Amino acid sequence: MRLSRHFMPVTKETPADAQIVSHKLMLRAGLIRQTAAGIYAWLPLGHRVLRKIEQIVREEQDRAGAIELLMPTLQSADLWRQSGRYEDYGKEMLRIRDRHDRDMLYGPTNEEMITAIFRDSAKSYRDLPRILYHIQWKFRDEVRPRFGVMRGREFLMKDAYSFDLDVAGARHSYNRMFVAYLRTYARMGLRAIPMQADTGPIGGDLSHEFIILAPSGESEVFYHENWEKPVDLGHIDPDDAGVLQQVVDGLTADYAATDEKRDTAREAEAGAALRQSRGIEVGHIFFFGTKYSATMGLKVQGPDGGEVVPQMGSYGIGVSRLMGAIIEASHDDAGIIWPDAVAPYRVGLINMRADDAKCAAAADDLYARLNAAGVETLYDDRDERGGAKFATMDLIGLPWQIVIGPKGLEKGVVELKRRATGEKVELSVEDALAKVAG
RNA sequence: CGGGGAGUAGCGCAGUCUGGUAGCGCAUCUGCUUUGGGAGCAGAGGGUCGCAGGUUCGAAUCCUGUCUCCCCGACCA
Repeated sequence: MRLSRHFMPVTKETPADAQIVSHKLMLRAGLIRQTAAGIYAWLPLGHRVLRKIEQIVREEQDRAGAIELLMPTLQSADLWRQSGRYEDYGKEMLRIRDRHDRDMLYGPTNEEMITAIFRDSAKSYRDLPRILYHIQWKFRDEVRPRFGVMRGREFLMKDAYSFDLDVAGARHSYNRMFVAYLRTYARMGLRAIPMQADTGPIGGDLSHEFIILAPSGESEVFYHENWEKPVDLGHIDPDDAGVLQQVVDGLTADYAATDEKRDTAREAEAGAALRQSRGIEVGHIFFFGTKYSATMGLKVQGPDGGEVVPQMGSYGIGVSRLMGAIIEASHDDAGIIWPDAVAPYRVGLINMRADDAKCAAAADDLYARLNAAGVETLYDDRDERGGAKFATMDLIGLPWQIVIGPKGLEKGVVELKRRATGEKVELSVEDALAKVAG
């Protein structure tokens, strides 16, 4: 994409409303624009990142054996009356009335709807187990939205729901998601730590929050230093319940808990290896048994002919929130530093002198070759000074920058800069091309 | 939802106390000079001062109402 034809409103100054660094940078880099309290439009650059995050989530869900569908944002209140949550949910639920005076709501989550959909079709134990998921906009009418997309009212979320014949099966489904989540975050360049979370009335150990460490995080977290090492999951067959359980047991052997769930005994055990930090929740998985299947009338016929009420779990990832979390975890004074996998473009190509025919020709040529090689490139072909272009590129945080200018061209080289390290090297066009394509 | 603050040009702000017909920086446009880390000079465009009433000869400024946004706390993916 040529910057001269793009829509990428970046600003030098920080809008007054933003408090935390990710929010400031998202506004300055032209990723989002606020349209109402806690509601944001995704500008072209932000939209590209959102789609990349979403796609990674999707691929890892699919790998884990989950099946994608898409449920609507608007739901009928009757559905929620069946589970009893219409009355319980409180003011966070945005209630709407349609022209026929029917009570509707903008879904804050989808347990009721998925249970009803599954209920109407699943009749046999052969229909189990299943994990269904969708990636859809949700709305929670937060009393006080803040921190940009980290705590907006409208947000994009992946939510998955598992249906199993028994608790052992549900644990397998839970473990599938547990591992899928770690893979998902790792692919985005994040180290997420699963922490024991509140399980509510069901009890047990089947609930984890996935936390990434960031100084601006909303909660205080405690963990064993082993979590600071990268987790290598290798190749795991998600269908192998035994292996999966071993992996999960191995991982959770190292202590990690949020402020609310601290365990003094285990912390003493960790001793000097105990670490403290702040964290951002980017996912939450939990098992809730028959809470919805029972109230919504979901039952299937078991192998012995008897009725079985399926065991369920639900698994959320805050897709839009992740963008803010990634920036919190990866930025410097100059701007965003996108991990390669979610960067809006892989390469930022800078023509230092748009008014110089040689420079323009060389830059145009390299741009064409990058495109031909399938390298997503943002080409700054504007007639601006070099300094302004450098600042813009650093701000929007593309992983690689290639600079073409008159000085380099005389020597037959271009400059390649790695955004994350700031490392700059001069090399031939061929070598630069090979390096960023690899 | 309690407490506090703010709405004036695209962005950041001054002007409001003490009414007299709107200003600064950045951004934008034009020209010239510049050009390897957010250039300089000269000129220009752009605002029914959130909205609605009221007071007054006259309201960004005073009064009333209303909407919106932000911050602290409680609450949450």
